[in-house]
Amino acid sequence: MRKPHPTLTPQELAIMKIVWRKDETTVRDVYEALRESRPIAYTTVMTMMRILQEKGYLTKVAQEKAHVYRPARPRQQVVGAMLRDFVDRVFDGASDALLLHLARDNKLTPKQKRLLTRLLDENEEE
Amino acid sequence: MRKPHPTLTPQELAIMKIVWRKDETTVRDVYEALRESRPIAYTTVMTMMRILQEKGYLTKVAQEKAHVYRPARPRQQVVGAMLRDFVDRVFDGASDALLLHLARDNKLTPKQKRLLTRLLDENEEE
DNA sequence: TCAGATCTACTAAATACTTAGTAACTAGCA
DNA sequence: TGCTAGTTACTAAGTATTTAGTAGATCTGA
Repeated sequence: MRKPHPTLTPQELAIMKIVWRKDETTVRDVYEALRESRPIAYTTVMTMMRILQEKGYLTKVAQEKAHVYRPARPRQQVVGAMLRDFVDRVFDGASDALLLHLARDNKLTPKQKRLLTRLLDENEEE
Repeated sequence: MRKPHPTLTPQELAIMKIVWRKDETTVRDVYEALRESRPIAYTTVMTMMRILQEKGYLTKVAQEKAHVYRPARPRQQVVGAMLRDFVDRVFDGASDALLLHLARDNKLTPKQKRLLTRLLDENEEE
């Protein structure tokens, strides 16, 4: 059993996103979904899914044909943990700093940007 | 020359954060700053700073005593790129989804949360 | 039945990231 | 002068992540 990692690695996340979308999948399902964007071997997907299962992100049930995998944790929870890790690592835990970046250079509407700015201003007042 | 990586790795970021804070540093400066939080070898810091220089994140100037390093790119720019990469990778580019997470489970004040929620609501109306 | 397709467990290995050792050079000082 | 501390370039290697091959089991259809 692998030591549980706080966040998903990029490739692990790519697979989990597919599993969360379909909720119930086989290796083949994921393999084909990944193939749409890049070349990858079937056994590579297998290995990754085994690791995800060992890490506690997937549950595996042996079926007649292929094993069926399901997410062991909800997307919200896992992605939330990743976000927290990112904010801690990059912004030293300051969500404000992250919001400031979003307010500046991302694809928000002007109205959204105004609201965000106001939100940040109000924070400074306190 | 290493192939330039789109974002900084965790340890590279830890070093860059120190360099950005001091603006002008030596290996020793960074070494001592890192030491405050964890044990690390002087030469490890050297290696990382050499890599960061090769990747174009640091400029190096040979001085009388120790070489002086300066950030080659502003913090805003680099951190902004990391944020974009994260949003793309985790939220498929949807900043909204990120904001929703922040509105829910982060350390914002209730007032900020209300504003964020309103911001997201307004987006849905459009 | 049995050949081909599919699937699995196990294993191997490439790549990326992180850590650190060694040898050599230099400045300052006893 | 020659020792010591500090520095550097170069090199080695450990750990994490990603990719994929092999052998064998099982299922399916001719």
